Amino acid sequence: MKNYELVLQQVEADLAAGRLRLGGRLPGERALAEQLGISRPSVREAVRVLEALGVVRTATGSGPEAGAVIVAEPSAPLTALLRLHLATSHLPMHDIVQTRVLLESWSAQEAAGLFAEKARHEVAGEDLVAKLAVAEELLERMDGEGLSPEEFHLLDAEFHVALAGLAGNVLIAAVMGSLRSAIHGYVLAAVPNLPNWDATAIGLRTEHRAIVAAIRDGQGDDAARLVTEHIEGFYRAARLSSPTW
Amino acid sequence: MKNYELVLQQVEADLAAGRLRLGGRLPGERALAEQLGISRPSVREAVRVLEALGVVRTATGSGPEAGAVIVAEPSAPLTALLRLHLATSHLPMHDIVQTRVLLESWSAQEAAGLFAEKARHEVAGEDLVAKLAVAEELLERMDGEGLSPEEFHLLDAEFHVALAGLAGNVLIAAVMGSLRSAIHGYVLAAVPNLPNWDATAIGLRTEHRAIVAAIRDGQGDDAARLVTEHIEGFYRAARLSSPTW
DNA sequence: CGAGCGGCTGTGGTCGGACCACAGCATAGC
DNA sequence: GCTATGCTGTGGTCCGACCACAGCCGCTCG
Repeated sequence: MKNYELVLQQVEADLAAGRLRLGGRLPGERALAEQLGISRPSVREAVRVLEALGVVRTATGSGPEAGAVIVAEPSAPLTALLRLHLATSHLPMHDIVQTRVLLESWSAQEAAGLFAEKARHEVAGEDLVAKLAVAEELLERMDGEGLSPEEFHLLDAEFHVALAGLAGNVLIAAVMGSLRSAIHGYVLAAVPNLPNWDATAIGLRTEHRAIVAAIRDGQGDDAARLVTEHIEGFYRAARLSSPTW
Repeated sequence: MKNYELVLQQVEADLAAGRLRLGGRLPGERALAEQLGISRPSVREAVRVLEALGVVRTATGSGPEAGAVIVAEPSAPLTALLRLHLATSHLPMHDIVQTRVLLESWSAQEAAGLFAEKARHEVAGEDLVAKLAVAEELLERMDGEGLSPEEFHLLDAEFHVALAGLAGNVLIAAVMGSLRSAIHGYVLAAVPNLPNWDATAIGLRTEHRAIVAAIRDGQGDDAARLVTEHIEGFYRAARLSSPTW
């Protein structure tokens, strides 16, 4: 048993037992070291791991914001995980695209179902409408003139993540967000492969609007199909089917 | 920019550029520290992070197995990630079950499609058959008498992960494996909720065999439906719809 | 009396050096 | 030729020190 693992065990146990909770703070590194009978470097290695897993956020200085604060940020570590394993070339780009299609088409279908239910039962669904409004606002911004491919793609990524959030599954939304972030650099690098960026952007905008319309109208099958074609079409056009360039 | 992040960047860049590859080794901690102009403790923190993310495996001693060896083990860190964030109650059990249903039903459908294609085109597919054989062997072992719920469930988890692997998407298979590992403890704790464990086990065995048969026969829709019912049925029976006990 | 400013304190961030345990390997001795 | 022993390089751990940072408190000056 390596020493730093003692800290991980301790923190996990404290979390599970409720002795540590969101917003709380870990004891100082020096105090933790003395409590567990290990050295400060060992404690620091453990804190780094917790930080890498999105469990704590560290900051220097003093006050309530300083120190190792307990947070719950699964997306960032998921992104790092995917990026690194993508870099090892043991995570084929094809698998990532396939996963995106699966998660996003499911989300679209689910979201459309929620809208259909809302229409049938006259249920509230303000939350749903608000989320869709956020997505549509992103579409507006994507209509702006003079957007660079990078700016456009950042908005596009946000839009897709917002769509995934419509279904209300935080795990799937987190995975989607991480997938987008992890491949962002790769997608940008593939933009020059496109025969005509402006034409591509116009097509993407049109497809986005069709997807939103299908979801709002509760047409789940249409929404899922449109999302699938949208994603696969782009990756095919950008010849982004492989992580080897 | 913290110093240890220099190491992460360097390693990621080396991985992407092919200067580091699977099975290769990182330079020694002392060498790495000198190369980047930082101290060994900083390097060590970075190596810990890489280890926590499943990118390297460290070992003492000398020889080709010693040092920081590049590996690609995304499942272990994913499991840790999910476990920790489950503990913070920011990951509802319902979302996890929903995700399982999505990933597993997709995998089953995809795998059935592969079998159907294999039957049509007389293509090789030894790999596919071998994987299915592994899954079936797990079913045999699950037939054993006197299995404790824990032993049964471990085999069950392996079986489901094997099914997810049939579709050949390493990302989805990894996520599935991590989901199973992360909730293993929760599922076991819910076994007492079942009215009759022996009867449940018999039902699960029957359903498993039906799923395998549907996949082998290339009946994708049936396979997906059976998987969905199988998973949802169990969670409903175990009243495992919420992370609060 | 009040407001502003400057140390004080506690936090993480970094460093250099030291020693240990371990595993392989080369070499000396049998 | 074979065995055993020490050498070497690896990560694992520790110590003590110093730095940068941010909030807090008290002092000083207007």
